[in-house]
Amino acid sequence: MKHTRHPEGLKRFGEHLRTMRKTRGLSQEDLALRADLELSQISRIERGVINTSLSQVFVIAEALEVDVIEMFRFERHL
Amino acid sequence: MKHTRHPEGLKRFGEHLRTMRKTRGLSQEDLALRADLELSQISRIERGVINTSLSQVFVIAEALEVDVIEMFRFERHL
DNA sequence: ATAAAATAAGGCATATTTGCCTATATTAAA
DNA sequence: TTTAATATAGGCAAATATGCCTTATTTTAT
Repeated sequence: MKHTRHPEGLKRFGEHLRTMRKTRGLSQEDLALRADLELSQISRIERGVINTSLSQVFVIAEALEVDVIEMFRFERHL
Repeated sequence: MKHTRHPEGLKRFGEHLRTMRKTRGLSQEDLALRADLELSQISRIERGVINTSLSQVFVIAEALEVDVIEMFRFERHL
């Protein structure tokens, strides 16, 4: 927990991801397959228990067929 | 290089970060101090040689005083 | 051209993530 | 309630990131 500085941000990111995934009617497994990631990793990210990498954010965005920027629409922005 | 899937994305992210930093007249060291990160890490990120974490993206956004979403404005979006 | 500032580069120990696997628990459907 | 589907959890080895340090290289200013 030395390199992880934003547990809240990670949590909110995960919740947002879950919302986007469900909106598209995908299971964690579906998403994992599309993004070529582990099912367990999707679970970890959605729960905010892991501080994942930009790389995985990119592939997940692709799998959801959205621009990366959409992955951060949960933050306050104007 | 097994977990890094998007060298181009990382590269573009880094270039964008560099632009944002310079726009604010900050040196890598300035940013490093503000974000409480290593100078070498800022350099690695800007050059796109590293697949950094969401956590660091968050603290860098704070250091630049922008919403996280601004960190991804380099991607095609509508 | 020279000096100073800024950035890149590289090594190394430690921390963390990731994939892979298995098992448990929760949720949804029949 | 039972079954199937979905999600959570935990362990482990290997891959990777990170901080910390020192040394080049490049850029900027004088």
